[in-house]
Amino acid sequence: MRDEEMSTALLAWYDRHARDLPWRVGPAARAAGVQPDPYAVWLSEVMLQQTTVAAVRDYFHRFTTRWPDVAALAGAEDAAVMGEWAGLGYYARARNLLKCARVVAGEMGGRFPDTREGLLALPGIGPYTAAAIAAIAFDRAETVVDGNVERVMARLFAVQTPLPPAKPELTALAARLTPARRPGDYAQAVMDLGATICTPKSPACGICPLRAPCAARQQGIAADLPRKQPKKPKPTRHGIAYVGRRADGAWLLERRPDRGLLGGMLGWPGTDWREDPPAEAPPAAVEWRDTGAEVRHTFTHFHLRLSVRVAQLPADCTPARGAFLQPGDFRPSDLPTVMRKAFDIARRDAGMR
DNA sequence: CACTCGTGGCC
DNA sequence: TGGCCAAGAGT
Repeated sequence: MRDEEMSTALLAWYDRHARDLPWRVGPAARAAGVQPDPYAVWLSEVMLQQTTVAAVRDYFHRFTTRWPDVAALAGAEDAAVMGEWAGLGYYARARNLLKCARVVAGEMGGRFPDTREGLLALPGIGPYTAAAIAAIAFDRAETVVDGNVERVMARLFAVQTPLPPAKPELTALAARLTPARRPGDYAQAVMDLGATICTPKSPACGICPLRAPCAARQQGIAADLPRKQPKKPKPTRHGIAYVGRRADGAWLLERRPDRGLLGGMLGWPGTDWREDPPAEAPPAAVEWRDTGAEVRHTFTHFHLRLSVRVAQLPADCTPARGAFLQPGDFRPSDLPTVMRKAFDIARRDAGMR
């Protein structure tokens, strides 16, 4: 089967099976002349970086409700955006999202660049996202290569080279298939195929529109591709978090520095997280109670066991670290998940009720 | 190029 | 339970 026949088969499949997603202009509407909103495409693509559709849905709805366009987002407070992003992970995305919105609103008249090169120059927009926005929002014939596309190409052409070294090879194969017509629909079609049919485990080859030409299926090795280089084991780190509440109900919190883990997010004062046992580092000179419970949380490259200490703080407390926030000034949902877990432990503790 | 950077679901 | 995995980018 020729390349063009494969992309045509994929588009035909997409016409019948495209998922209905909140940020998507489906094939029928697009054929009728409906143009996607570049703001919605950009926002969804950034949220979808290394993140599942299921996890993104509610966040996308809350963001677009609160900030309907790029100018509104550009005018938002940093803390508001970080709080709304809390729980979605990879917080550099939120910091770069805001940077990007301010560049687009401030220097580009509120209009996103309509080329891959122009988009690539913006914060938080890399090779994948630049191509995706150019293709989906502006219908440019750019080749979109994400994890789905890598998997589909590796199987379709039975590429045995492991990732990440196989990346250039898979990108070249994906470029071969990218059609000049309907590149926006095509980009979403390949990714939908990877997300729903050509899945990582137990792919549904029986109902795949590309089952005939798929080399991996012919060889019976579809589920084994793409090959991947072995990963390093995750070490376990330890730390202590201090959840303090003042007599008037205010919580002792601190804003983490913009760089590094959980950068820019709200959190409980505490120790560094290292593989060695932590030494106590209380943020206020009072008696802290050990809840006896610890948060178990796994980050991308290490496991964390976080002991939780609690204390009732006096009205005249002057903490060495952090600042007091009234309950009305922060929502538990403003916390990244690991910090919300610590909060949940503290709230269940007898000494805090 | 290798490493950092979250989280939830799944088996 | 623990490793794997998801529409990657920045350094």
